[in-house]
Amino acid sequence: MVKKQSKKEIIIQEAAIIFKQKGYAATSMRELAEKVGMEAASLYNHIRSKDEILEEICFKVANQYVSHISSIEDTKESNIQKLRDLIQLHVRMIIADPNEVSVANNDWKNLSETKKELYKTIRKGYEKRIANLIKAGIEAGEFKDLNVSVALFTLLSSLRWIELWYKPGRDISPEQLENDLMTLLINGFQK
Amino acid sequence: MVKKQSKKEIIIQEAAIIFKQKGYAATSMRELAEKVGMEAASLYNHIRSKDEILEEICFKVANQYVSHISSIEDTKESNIQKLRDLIQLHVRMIIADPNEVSVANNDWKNLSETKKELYKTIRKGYEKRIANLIKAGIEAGEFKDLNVSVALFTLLSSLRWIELWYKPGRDISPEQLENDLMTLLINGFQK
DNA sequence: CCTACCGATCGGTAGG
DNA sequence: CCTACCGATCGGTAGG
Repeated sequence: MVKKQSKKEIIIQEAAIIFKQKGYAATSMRELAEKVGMEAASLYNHIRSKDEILEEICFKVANQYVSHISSIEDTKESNIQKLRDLIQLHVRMIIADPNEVSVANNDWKNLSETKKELYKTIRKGYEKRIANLIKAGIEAGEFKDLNVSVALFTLLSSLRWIELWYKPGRDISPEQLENDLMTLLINGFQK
Repeated sequence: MVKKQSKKEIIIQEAAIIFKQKGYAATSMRELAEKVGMEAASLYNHIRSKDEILEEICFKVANQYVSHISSIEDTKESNIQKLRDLIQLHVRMIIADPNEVSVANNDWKNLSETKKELYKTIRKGYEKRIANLIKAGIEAGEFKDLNVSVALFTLLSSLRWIELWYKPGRDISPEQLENDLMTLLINGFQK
């Protein structure tokens, strides 16, 4: 049962597609309006500004990542298993919403100054929690003795091609994708 | 001995810094002119267009990557060692030119239609050569039996945070950085 | 949701 | 390298 989308949701969804293709700054409201099937001026009956669309996308994605990491932290699993869960989380978030994840990752720079600071704060908080997971794994002797920043950013960065590459038609299933990613990354981390 | 830069080179260098910060589309020629210390109209005595700046940056970077990979392919080393050399190549290219590498990776979408196609062709050719290296490693029994696309893009993607993070003041040297990266990635690949 | 329209800013040119 | 300026396009508003 598909929930009926509001016009605002449709506008944001279409915007995410175009922003991903050409970037936020290079996309005009007239182009977006055409995709949605109305005049540019009419968009403003549903959204307040171009800015607002970007904000909704970026903070929706950021909040989703943050909200899921708590459940990983709270388990009593090994740090290796937590790392597996984290990789799975990222893969599934990207496959569920590739356009919005892509826009958040690439176009957050175009947020207004205050929103940009907020976004960076949220992201740093998220990174900090993963850094702690990595530290715990190193201290427990589960992970190799790596520089934490290098391990952290290599991990997060290594998952970012998926949002640009994966589509349902690929000759690899999400499960296979997760499996190969875990093989590559877990073996890099594990002592 | 530092070679004296032409005004055009200075303009492109400054442009790379601003494009990296705010993106190509969100940067105005007036802003660039101010950084360079002249009026916007005067820029056009040195460059033909805003487009041209982006083209110079993107193709300079692309050609550098391509020109270096031949020397890796031509050695008689193991595929593992070739992979190490490739990681080193990327790290050194990024440290040598973080702004331009970053712009090429993030703003190539803003190239004109024909230049964008050319850029994509060059990049695909580069990726194909690395894919062949990975295939050879798998067939030789040096690498794990991974999906080649997943291995390829995970490798390339995992190196892309460096251009955003690394600066001379970091508490980690380029050598340490290369070392930890190789530990992480080689152990992921190696059988 | 549309027509009509605004002020601001954009990349770029002419002419010196 | 600057002054003066152009046409085009931008995000957005008024009023219905």
